[in-house]
Amino acid sequence: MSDKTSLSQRRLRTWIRLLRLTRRSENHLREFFRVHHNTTLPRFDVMAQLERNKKPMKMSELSKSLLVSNGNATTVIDRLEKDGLAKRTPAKSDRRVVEVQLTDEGRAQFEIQAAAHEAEIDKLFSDLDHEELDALRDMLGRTKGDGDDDVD
Amino acid sequence: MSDKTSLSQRRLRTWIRLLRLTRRSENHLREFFRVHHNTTLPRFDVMAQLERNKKPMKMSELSKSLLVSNGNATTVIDRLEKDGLAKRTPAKSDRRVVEVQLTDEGRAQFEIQAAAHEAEIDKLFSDLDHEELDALRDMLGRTKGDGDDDVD
DNA sequence: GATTAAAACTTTAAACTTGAAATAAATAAT
DNA sequence: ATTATTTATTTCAAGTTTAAAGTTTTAATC
Repeated sequence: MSDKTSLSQRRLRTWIRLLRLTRRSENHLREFFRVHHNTTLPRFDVMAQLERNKKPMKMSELSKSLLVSNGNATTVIDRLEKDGLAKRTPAKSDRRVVEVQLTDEGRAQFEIQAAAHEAEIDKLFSDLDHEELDALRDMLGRTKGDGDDDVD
Repeated sequence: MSDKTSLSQRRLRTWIRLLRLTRRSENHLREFFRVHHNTTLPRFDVMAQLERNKKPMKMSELSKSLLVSNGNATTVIDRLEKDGLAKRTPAKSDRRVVEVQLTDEGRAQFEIQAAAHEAEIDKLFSDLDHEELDALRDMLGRTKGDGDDDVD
């Protein structure tokens, strides 16, 4: 790229590359989950969030942590519940609140899927070493789009 | 992060941060387009691709370049066409092929939206300088998810 | 030239997603 | 105590997205 290329143009190109990388990777993961594990990306994301959290989550916590609308969380949980992978429990302290967690079957399924998922992500970044990964994460962390909630 | 943290774990965390950044940014852009320009992200993406390409595109070129299914391209173009922003033309050489391009009105609308979009992206990366942006782009380019088609 | 295979696009069903409206319950203000 | 406001969730309509099936046209093979 030319040295005279403006800062603004560099930013736009960086954004486009970022977007293309995530789309391509998500497409790959979607196909992988569909073929080998008979599930979808949104279902895996929800299950991962529930499992990562250890304790049952409120619906609102779930949707907020996944950056999706509350209505979206409802429908995905609806389907997981119908399949016996997640279960809702009315909260004792506040009758508006619904708490969600994986069932034993859900946990069992997730363990398998998570291991497979990790292997796929390993492939994705196989050409970057420790330092490069840290540098990349640091760089991503210094953008405005990267808020401070739930940083891992 | 601990020095003993495994490579695999670093990769997973990098992926999660990448995903969160793009989701957050897309959510922001979606809201921005909705409020200030009465349009959506998919519509903007399609229009940007058509305009960036200069010449009319085949439906298949469009869906491939945007990394979406062919059926998806059909419905988005359907709506843009209904609103008079894009138009389809049957190709002369091959009667299976449909070529798409923006209308004058579509181009005019896009100019405005593209400028606004660039300003938003500028904000997103405002804390990174030339060298850092190049380093970030380079790093992203060295992942398996970043294929070689249509690299900008 | 007829048949078969491949390609381009559209249609369809199901899942996903959002934003807004509706419901229900808790909290605050009077 | 009553009323108003806020909060948590679900429901709904419209749009997005995919994968698969269907249509039309072209190319290949015989």
